[in-house]
Amino acid sequence: MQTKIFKKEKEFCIFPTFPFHFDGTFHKPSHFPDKLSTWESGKYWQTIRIGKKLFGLKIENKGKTQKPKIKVSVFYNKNISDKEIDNIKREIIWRFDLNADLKEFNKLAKSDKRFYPIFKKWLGMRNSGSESLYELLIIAVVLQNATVRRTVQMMNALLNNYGTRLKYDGKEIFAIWLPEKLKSVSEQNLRDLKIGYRAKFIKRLSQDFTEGKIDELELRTFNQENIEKELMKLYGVGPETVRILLFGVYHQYNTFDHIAPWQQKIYSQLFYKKPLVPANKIRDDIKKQYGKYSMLAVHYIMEDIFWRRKNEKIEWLEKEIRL
DNA sequence: CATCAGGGCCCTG
DNA sequence: CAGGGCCCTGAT
Repeated sequence: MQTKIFKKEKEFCIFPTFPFHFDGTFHKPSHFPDKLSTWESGKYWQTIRIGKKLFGLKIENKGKTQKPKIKVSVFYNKNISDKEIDNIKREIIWRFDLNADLKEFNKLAKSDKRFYPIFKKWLGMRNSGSESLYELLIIAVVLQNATVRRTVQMMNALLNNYGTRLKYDGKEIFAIWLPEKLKSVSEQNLRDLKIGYRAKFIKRLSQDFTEGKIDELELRTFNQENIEKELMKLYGVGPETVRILLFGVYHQYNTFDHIAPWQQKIYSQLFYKKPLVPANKIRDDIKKQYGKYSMLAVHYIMEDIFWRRKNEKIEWLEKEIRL
C-alpha cells in the first residue's frame, strides 16, 4: 500500500440550495463502515481524484438549514491549478447533489401523515454518493452476495493491497486505486484476497474503465433509461448494482424497482410492522405513494432508522443487519 | 464434523 | 425465463 502525506491547503466555499441538511447529506449510517471517509457532526473528510491526481478534502458546515454554506479545504502535494479547484468544486456539487431542487419532494413529504416527522427531521438531506462511478462500482461488487462483515473484509483487503493511504489534516483516509493499477494484477492475485468470483468482475471492469469503454461524465447527460442500458452492459452489473449506481452516482430518485431480500425484511418492518411482506406489494405501494421520488423517500426513512440505531437498540433491526 | 445461505450475477438449456 | 454454479464465512 502506498502512503502519501499532503500538507498544502486551499479553501473555497459552496452555497447549496436551501433547505439543506449537512450531517444527513455527508454521513449515511446505513452504509457499511469503510476507511474511505470520516465524519463528525458538521465535519467530513474524504479523498477525491480529479483525473489521475489525488486530493484530500475536508468539508465543514458553515451555514444553516435555510441559509446553507459549506467550507471546503483541499489538501494537495506539490501544486494545484485553478482548473483543478473548479473541477473539485463541480464534483462535490454533483456527488452530494448540492444543487438539488427538492421543493416538490418536500411538498409531497408534507402530505405524508405517517412519515412527515421523519421527512421534517431530515429536511434538506441529499442522496449523496461520495464516490466516482468506478469506485462505487467496486463497492457494489463487494456487496454482492455477502454479509456486512465479509464485505468489510474484502474492501479492506483490496484497499490494503491496491489503495492509497492519504494523511492530511491529522486524518488517515484511504483512496480506491485507479482502474489501470490492476492491469498487471492477475485474477488469481485478486482471488488470493478472498474475494471469490468477484475477482473476475473487478478485473474485467477495471480493464473496461482503463480502455475508456464507459464515460462517467457523459452518462450524466443521458436520461435514466439510457444510463441504465449502458451500466447493464458492464460485466458483473445486474439489477441491484444498477440500482445502487443510478441512485448513488446519478441521483435518480425513482429507482425502486429492485428490492433485495435483506431490504425486503427491513422495509416490511418499517412500512408494515410485519416480518415479511411480498416484495411486489412493497414496490407497488411505495411507487404509488411517492411516485418519481420513491427511492429518495425510502432513503430518508431508511437512513433515519439507522441514525436512531446509533443511540437506541432496535431489536428487529439488529437481527436483520447480520454482521 | 457437515451443510447452507448470504446486502447477485453469469451462463446454460 | 428458470435454475445451477460461483467464492468465502459464520451460523446451525
